[in-house]
Amino acid sequence: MLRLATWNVNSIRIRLPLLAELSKREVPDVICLQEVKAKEDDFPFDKIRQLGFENIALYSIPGYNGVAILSKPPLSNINKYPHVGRDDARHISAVIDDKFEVHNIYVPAGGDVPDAKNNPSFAYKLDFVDEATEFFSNKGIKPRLLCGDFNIAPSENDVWNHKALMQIVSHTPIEVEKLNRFFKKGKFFDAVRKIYPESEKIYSWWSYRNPNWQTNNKGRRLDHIWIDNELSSAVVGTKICKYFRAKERPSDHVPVIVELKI
DNA sequence: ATGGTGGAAGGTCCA
Repeated sequence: MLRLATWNVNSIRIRLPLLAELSKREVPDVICLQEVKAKEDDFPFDKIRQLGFENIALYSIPGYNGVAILSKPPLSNINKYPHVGRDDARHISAVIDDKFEVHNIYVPAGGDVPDAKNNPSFAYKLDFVDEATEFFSNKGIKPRLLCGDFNIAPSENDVWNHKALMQIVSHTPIEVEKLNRFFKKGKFFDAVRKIYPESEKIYSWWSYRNPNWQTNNKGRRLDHIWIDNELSSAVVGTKICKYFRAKERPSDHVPVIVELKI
């Protein structure tokens, strides 16, 4: 069994108490974090090791972004990948227990205006997805698990209002098209949708700017766990930890967990 | 038509 969690923490230092709770209540073997927002010197290695995650792979820059893989099983072949010519700390991978290659990505959010000509952030996002598509079109040696904050909600039931959100960055047709192409070319399988049917609305993110997020439930599913198609039968469970959004000092994203029988 | 909140090279920038 392998329990893999992905979580955009929006600052690892602020979220340490919740990380401890995730570790205790959900008992993941591996946690992929995005937006750690801490340079290497500020990263709380010791406190995370005390939670049982003795093996840590970190790719970070001061201030923004940053991704990490926290693991109880041993890690090897750690790789950090700058994309679209930027050293932005958005993609790291490691081999877990000599069995799987886990990739953790943080796709650029893309700004507010869904127009690549007038918004460089949006152009960067599209280029990032294109580059990732090429990257993952080539098979690795080990079976691959890919997770992270993709900042795109591809399906109608990945957003609270499909029609309205088609004009909002994260659910525009061009983003959805590119993410679907990424999915197909990489021959991936959506581990979360194996358990939650396509007809069910599920979200992993609720904006900080909506204080009534619980009653309005205007969420989006931005965080994903994709696995190699061959591993599809190994998925035995999935959990979106919505209760984390209601905690004291929450991230705007909640942890997403998959359980694999392998 | 803009703001709302949260977090970070501490001042705006990004989400």
